Amino acid sequence: MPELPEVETTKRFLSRKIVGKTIKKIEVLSTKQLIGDTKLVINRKILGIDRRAKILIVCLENKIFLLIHLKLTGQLVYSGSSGEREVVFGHPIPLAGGNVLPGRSTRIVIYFNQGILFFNDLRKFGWIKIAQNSKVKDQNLEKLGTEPLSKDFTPKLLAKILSRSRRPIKLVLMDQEKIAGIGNIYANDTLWEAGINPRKPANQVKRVKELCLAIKKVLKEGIKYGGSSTDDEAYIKPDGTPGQYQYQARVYQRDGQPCRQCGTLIQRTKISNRGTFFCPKCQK
DNA sequence: AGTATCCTGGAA
DNA sequence: TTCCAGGATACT
Repeated sequence: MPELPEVETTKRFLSRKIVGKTIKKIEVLSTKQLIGDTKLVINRKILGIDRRAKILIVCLENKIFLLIHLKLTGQLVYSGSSGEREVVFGHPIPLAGGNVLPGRSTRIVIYFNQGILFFNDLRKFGWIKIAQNSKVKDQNLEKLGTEPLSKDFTPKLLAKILSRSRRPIKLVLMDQEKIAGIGNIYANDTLWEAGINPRKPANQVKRVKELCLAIKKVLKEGIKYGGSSTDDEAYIKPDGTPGQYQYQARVYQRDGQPCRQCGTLIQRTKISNRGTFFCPKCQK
């Protein structure tokens, strides 16, 4: 999905709804997006949900895990109003946000003893992997970098990471093997918050302490506002309603609008083919 | 370090 | 008809 704040929002919502419930059935409508043996999870109870970077980790009984990555357009939407049903496609469920499920981009449906979880993904890049005895789990998580909201993520560590690369700072912030969970939205906004130009070579960045604080501040704000929903086919919260961070965005998708600090028009460019937004006056 | 690629659909 | 999109990886 979406990025750390969106996955964290999803994790918190789903934790309240599905922990303690038992998976009764999984319907796979897009075969290549479900990796592993679905039989492993049937009749297993959910013990808890974790997040690592942008990956959601559903922990089941017997050391079975469901790893979920929503990539660009994944959504997890929960409906508690219905129990197990044989044919959900004959019985659309209305949601708070005005959507109806299952929809045209519904790819996987997970039925609990009470409630249904829909995995929607327009572009089909996302996946759900079933891991046993931590094997697949470790494989997917071992290369990830430091969690930016952990206490391990200090200005000192960030300085070390930045000193090792001459790539544009924005790309280093988005490198999951260095810092885990920042994507395009929050990389753009973090750099505005710290007053750093996204093209600045990482090893030339001087305001490291400010950048470290900006990363934590912007990500926490993303979580506080329930993530960013800029397009209704992309991220929405598990209750079907949109997040609110997009209204707080510093620069992301604000090209042509005035900088919140100096009024200069926000510019748009490309770095490594990704849309990049910045204030030419505030970010040097 | 840069580019192509997995997909789909809406906008320009 | 072409371009664009929140991600990540496998290639030159």
